[in-house]
Amino acid sequence: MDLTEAQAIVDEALSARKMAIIVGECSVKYHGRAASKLSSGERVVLIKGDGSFLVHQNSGLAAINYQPPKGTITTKLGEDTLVIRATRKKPAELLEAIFSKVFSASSFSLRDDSSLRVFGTEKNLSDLIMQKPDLVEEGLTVLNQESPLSKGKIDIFARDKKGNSVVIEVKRRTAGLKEVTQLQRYVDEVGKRLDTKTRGILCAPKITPSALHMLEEKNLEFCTLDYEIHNPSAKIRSIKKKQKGLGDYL
Amino acid sequence: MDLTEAQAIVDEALSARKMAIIVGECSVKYHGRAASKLSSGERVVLIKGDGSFLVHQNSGLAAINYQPPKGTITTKLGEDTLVIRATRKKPAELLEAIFSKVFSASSFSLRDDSSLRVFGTEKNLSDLIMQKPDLVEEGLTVLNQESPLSKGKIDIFARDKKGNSVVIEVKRRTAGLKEVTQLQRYVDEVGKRLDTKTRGILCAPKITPSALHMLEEKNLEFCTLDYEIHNPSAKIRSIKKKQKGLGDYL
DNA sequence: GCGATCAGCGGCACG
DNA sequence: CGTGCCGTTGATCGC
Repeated sequence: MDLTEAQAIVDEALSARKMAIIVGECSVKYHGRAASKLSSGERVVLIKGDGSFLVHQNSGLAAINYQPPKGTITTKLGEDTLVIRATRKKPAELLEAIFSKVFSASSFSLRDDSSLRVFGTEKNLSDLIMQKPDLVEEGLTVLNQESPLSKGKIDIFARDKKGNSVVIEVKRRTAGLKEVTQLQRYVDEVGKRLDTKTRGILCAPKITPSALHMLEEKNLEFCTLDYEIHNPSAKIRSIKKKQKGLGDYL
Repeated sequence: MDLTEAQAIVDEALSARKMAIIVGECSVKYHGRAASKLSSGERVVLIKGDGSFLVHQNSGLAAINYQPPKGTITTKLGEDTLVIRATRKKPAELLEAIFSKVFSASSFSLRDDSSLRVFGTEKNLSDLIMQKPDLVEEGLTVLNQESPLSKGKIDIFARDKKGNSVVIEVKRRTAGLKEVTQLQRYVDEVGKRLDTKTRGILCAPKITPSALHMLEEKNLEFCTLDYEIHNPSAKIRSIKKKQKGLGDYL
């Protein structure tokens, strides 16, 4: 396809805020928060109505180069090239796709009012625990969900049978080291404000060995959260307290 | 475009591992690590040679639904629909795009041997500090880069003039709470193995107020890392030690 | 394969 | 705006 023709199609799409799809051979330069160079190859470029700019190769899930929405996009015809440039300020960034060949350029006005509904998120699981805190521990009284801390927020804040404060951090997938330190931070801050004894419970489907080790060192607790996702919601199958050194008896 | 015709184009692309681009009205269902529903709307679907599957709306940088590479993709013609299904096991996931209309379906064999070269990464900055450790502190001797710890690795491990061990963690952007706890973890582990005094220095362009507070509480140190990216590499302009409570005198 | 970490992370919510 | 944090995070590298 002629580069001039391709430019006309892209320009029209830009002014009408339509989705533009350009397939061709291009190189890509980026300069902003970092800098990158991608030498010539055949790719697909998507330009969306909000200014989102994506360069896709024929492999890999993620776009190889991109520019977030709300910037400015311009086209420029060179000697033997069509240059499409996407810029934004704050942060100052420039993305440039230099096309030497365009196989196809097209645009589409896409009507789409729908937004995604997701189930099985952390918040979703947290809600379910809120409804049945006994699953975590018998006699637990929930005081608050998403309690704002000076920095960050506690998923679930509760009180146990003995009157101790309990901080529960819920994770939808395997917990690692940073999840333990995150919980520790919350426990520290709560312990500083109220000076009652404060327990911390990490609630996740799994925990890595080293994270479990660190957790026990800090006298925090772990609960295995067994859940399933059966449309259109998540459901907790069980929450079991991790017995310290259970494996030693097997 | 006729759905049968669209299916033929997609099938041919799949068997030849070409990039397929389908534009049309579809709804999308996902079930796997989580679950989601996206009701009908007009979108662009990309299917790549490696099986990557992407559903894009006309706004937003990220794909609204997707399936990572290496799965299986099949098409099925229904009464008035074309269903494209992408599945994978481990984790078990199913993504289904149900097309009621297809405006355009096309495929492209894309030749592309290039991979992205990026500058201004953390590793890049770490390398530069390795070459001139004096920028961080006069008299610093680098012992090791990317020292493997039992879990994780230290960006730069050094010794100061007085013979203390120094753990340096480099960040390419504003450091927050989790970067402080990360450094603390490394310092703790080093301190446990060698029982010399161990200092920890966080080196980043900025640090958030609460992170700075926590850092000082833990007797760790912060250095402002001022760098610029001038193709094709990064360059450090300066590294300045954060004076404790400097702001108090202003 | 799991585990830990980086990423131009993106996106959202809240102050 | 910055700050914190979740995400179907993805991608990479080491064990």
